[in-house]
Amino acid sequence: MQNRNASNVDSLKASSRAVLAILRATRSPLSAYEILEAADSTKLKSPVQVYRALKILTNLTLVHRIETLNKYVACRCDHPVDVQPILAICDECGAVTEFPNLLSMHDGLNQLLVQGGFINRAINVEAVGLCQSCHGNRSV
Amino acid sequence: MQNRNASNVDSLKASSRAVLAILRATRSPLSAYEILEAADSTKLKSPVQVYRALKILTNLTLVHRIETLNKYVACRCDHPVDVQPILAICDECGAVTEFPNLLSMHDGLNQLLVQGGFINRAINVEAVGLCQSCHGNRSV
DNA sequence: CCCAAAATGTAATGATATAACATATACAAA
DNA sequence: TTTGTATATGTTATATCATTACATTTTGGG
Repeated sequence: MQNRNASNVDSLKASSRAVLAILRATRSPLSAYEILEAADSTKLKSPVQVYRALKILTNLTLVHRIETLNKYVACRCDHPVDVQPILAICDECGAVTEFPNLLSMHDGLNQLLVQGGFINRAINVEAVGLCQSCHGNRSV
Repeated sequence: MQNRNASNVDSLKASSRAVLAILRATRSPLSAYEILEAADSTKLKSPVQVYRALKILTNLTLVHRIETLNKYVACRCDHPVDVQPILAICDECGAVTEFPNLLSMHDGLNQLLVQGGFINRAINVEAVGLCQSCHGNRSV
């Protein structure tokens, strides 16, 4: 089972490293165009460069695409590349929390699909609601 | 717990009924613009009308939005409006299968999120892979 | 060195979705 | 009935997200 490690990052091209650095600097998901705006213009000059870098980074699961927002976040948890985490998106602050500890959940979903005759290749799970700190602040 | 029934459909506006009819006529998800093309041009004339109808229909869960495709399908299963089905999208034929029988799965996901301090409002689960008929055809 | 393949740069375009504002309709209060 | 207000609908323009097409550069084998 493949895993991400420092050498993955070291071997990245400059454009991918630039995109990853920008995403790692924030807890909120960014659109490709927001990444482009945030970038040093000598490194990233056009949308297609950003999208190419995002493709490389998402394949390595160093970055996750948030399908419900059409935005991207740096991965902050440690998980094998073939098990996508659950992404929990806060309605209030926009922060994304990853829930990687779900082999059993993953297996359960997979089993359900198999029972229905569906051969699963990948599962995307996204939740929206209130993150711990936003929920905490409300009840104070 | 609210549920969908015929009266929901009867009370729809003409534009929503038109969009729903188009989606019900196909097993594959359609984009808003594909719906517009398929429509009688006396009923639907611009993207915004389609998007307004889709908003009404998705709120009633008579239609599901496929986040990973930015497309829409008519709901073909019976479920309460507050429990979204798992959507399984076939890589080969594009058909979407709904898996509604997952209160336990839903509860499990919810519990996992709660344990992490996240108060969940909605969960979107989408799987990609091979549907029963496409998988069956391959092994023949 | 030379060639082919892969990567990168650049411009244009395609695809998805919403904003802004005008017009129309419904319906209650005066 | 008229007026006011809220809601719905129509229309145009524009914002937002992503890819295509193609030129140029870089890389690495022979």
